[in-house]
Amino acid sequence: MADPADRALAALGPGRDAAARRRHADNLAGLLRAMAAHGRERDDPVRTVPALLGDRWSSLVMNLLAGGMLRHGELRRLIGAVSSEGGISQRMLTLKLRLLERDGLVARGITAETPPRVEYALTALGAEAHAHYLALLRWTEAATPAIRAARAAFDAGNGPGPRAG
Amino acid sequence: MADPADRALAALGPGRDAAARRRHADNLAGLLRAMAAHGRERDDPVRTVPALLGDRWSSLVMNLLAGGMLRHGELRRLIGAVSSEGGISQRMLTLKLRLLERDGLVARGITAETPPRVEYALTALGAEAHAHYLALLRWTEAATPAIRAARAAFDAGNGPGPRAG
DNA sequence: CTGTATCCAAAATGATACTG
DNA sequence: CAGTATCATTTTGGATACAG
Repeated sequence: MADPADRALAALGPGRDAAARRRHADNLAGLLRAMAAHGRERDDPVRTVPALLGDRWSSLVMNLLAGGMLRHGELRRLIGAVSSEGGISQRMLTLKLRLLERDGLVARGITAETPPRVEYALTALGAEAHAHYLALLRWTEAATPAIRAARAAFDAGNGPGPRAG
Repeated sequence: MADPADRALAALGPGRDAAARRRHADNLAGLLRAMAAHGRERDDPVRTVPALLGDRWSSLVMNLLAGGMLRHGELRRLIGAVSSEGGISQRMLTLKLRLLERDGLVARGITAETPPRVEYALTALGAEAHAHYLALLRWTEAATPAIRAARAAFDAGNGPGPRAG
């Protein structure tokens, strides 16, 4: 009764049958083990990496770098040309590139030419992360009709207010 | 020369060789085709679904619902017990549940008992989305040592300021 | 060209009080 | 118990000016 999963399980209402409680107990145990294994801090990779896929620019940056190394200005212009929702600000691009670089997903290098050029490229780790993004994207593309249908149904029948099921 | 990929390609600097330009052209063509196929709007599924995995609560909610249906209050208490970074506010939980419900990833139902109980459960679509989250999570867990090492290296050697490569 | 600093706007989240 | 409304706070993103 002293272990965390049991304590968490106390959050369940009394209306649960034994099978449901067991299912939730297993699920909670897994969650708590995962939380204990890697940190719960805000900047832990298990939080920041999924966040990359959700933020406005990181996945697009990785997408463009998947085509080969690019300079800061090239990235900025390409994003402006592709995103069609207003380009990225110089500040944000620098910020996102730093974050990606810090996590080892993007590499920054200066060529030996004159004048020197600052180039960004995906690392092997970054390519793997990007592959996961592409997998999710493909699923989402396939699921989009179903999602749109769900939205239409929700917006039609279930307005605001306390709905009666 | 009038097609969008060619126009976007103009963002590339003059220093690119033919092979690099071809690679980027292919990459850009794919991106632009995808952008044209589904919308670029902020609430398009291809944007909101990846955002779900990145926001602070949605994936956790799906994770808990993966253990079986749960009530609003149960979810709230379980999140408080598991998240250990402060629980979710009632408002945010309602908001996130509505969003998930609207996209057809979570189903809301009222049981026929007395008193009636409002229950939330993962839909088949939601279970698929959650599976993608788990896949990404597993990869991130495996990659965490590499990411931590990259962060340590970055924080050590490359301070702020114009770094000399 | 790359990058930083500063200030500002918008969005996400939380706290609290309230309704049915 | 489920849900809404309102307000404060935090986070994220953008505009602009500036430095090397």
